[in-house]
Amino acid sequence: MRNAEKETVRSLELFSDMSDKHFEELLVGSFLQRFPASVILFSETDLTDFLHVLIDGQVELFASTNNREGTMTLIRPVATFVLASAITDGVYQLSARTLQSSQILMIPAQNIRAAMSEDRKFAERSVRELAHCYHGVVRAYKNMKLRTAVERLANYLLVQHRRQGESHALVLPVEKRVLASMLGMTPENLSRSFVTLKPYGVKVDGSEVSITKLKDLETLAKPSALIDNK
Amino acid sequence: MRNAEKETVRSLELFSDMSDKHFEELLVGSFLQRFPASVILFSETDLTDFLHVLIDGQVELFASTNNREGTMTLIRPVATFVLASAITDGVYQLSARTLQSSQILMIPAQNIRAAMSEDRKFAERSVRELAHCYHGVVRAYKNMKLRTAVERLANYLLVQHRRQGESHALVLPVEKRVLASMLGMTPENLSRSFVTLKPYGVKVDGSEVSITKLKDLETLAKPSALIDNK
DNA sequence: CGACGATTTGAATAGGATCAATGGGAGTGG
DNA sequence: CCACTCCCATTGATCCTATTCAAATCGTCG
Repeated sequence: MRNAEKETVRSLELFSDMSDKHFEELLVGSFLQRFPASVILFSETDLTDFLHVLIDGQVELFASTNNREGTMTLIRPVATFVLASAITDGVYQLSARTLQSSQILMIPAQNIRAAMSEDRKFAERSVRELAHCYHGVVRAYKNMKLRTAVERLANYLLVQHRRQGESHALVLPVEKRVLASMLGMTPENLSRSFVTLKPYGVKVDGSEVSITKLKDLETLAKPSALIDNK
Repeated sequence: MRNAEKETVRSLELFSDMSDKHFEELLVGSFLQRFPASVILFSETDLTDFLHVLIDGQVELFASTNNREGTMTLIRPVATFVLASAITDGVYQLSARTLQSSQILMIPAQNIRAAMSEDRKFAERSVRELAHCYHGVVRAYKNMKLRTAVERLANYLLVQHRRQGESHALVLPVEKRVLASMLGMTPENLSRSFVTLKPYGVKVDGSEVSITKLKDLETLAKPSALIDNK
């Protein structure tokens, strides 16, 4: 593992005020690996061996039951994932697959649990990280429960618009198939939802989307700080 | 605050291995209060003043946006709620109302944050508690995303059946209106879903539900350990 | 008893899913 | 470089699920 990647990980809030000693101990038995796209990293029923850190690429966390599958969230670098599972020492609860070629650091879950009891700063950071993760899922859950498919899409576009610098055009960071699953609809329905948004100034060309009537789109989307911010 | 209640709270896993001194400090400025049914305890946009501990009664956590409202979860005694918000020191993110007359201990959120950095045992317990809460919402989110309304009801009934000792009859612990909202449907649709389950051995009489064909109901519900257990 | 809210039922509508078919790109192998 | 293939995306038709609106019934509580 090169210093560049090590520093990248080190500078994550979760690890930022850990002692050097503890950080080094954390990395014992860890390994950095590159995976091609479309690789299953783990299944939701696997026991949690590792905390994962996505250094580069893109990862989808999804869930399956009874032949149905749904995207729960997308991980973008640099970020950890499955911290909660690493702590509870049970199964992952979510499955993961790479959407692109991805570089991932895998830290043994037991190292995390050990660091938790040895390093109070790390424990504190973990608490905050988990609280954030918790609110993240709560937001996703609210989004799902309180909005229609078209509204979810409209709000998603507004968030991307903001994130990508409020420029005229934005680029969808994932395949539409995956976006559909993340927004809780079928690919067919996503296509139709885009058509529905046309009168609100949404033009789609492949993965490029332009928003020409921001106000109108916002009127439809009715964004909420408690669901869409952050 | 009487000793009985204090001991009840003290024995929660979250506080169980805190030092006595820290526990006493935690309670400084706390107060125990009884609220009648149907009282709003806080709104999702309020700043988080208190960690709440439900000693007795029942509380609904819900969310609103754009004139729509949905139940996110029900709290049953004895349990804490809004721990994540108390930690992040922002808004509650969820609103709360009593469903019954309820006795609630309110602990200043800043005490929680202080205890977090002073008491490592408490920090560790908080980490575990939050990891559990996180998985709880993930389960709810999966339930919502991967199942139809009838399936959600069927699985809900199976969980209640198990919790209430697998007896012939179970009692719905909440009004059907609230149950409907929790399961992500309208009250009308809940009524119809119960009718749909009749051929699967589900008989309803007010808040009493009997299950006569457990196997059939399970075949329909297809319960999943990763969604329904715990 | 009377009022109000909860629940149920019916009818109509809307939101989404499924099935089927077509067009389009990206990658593969010749 | 081109043809082929495969998967993604779109569109149409239809079906199913769930919401909405309306009305009737039931219970509870003052």
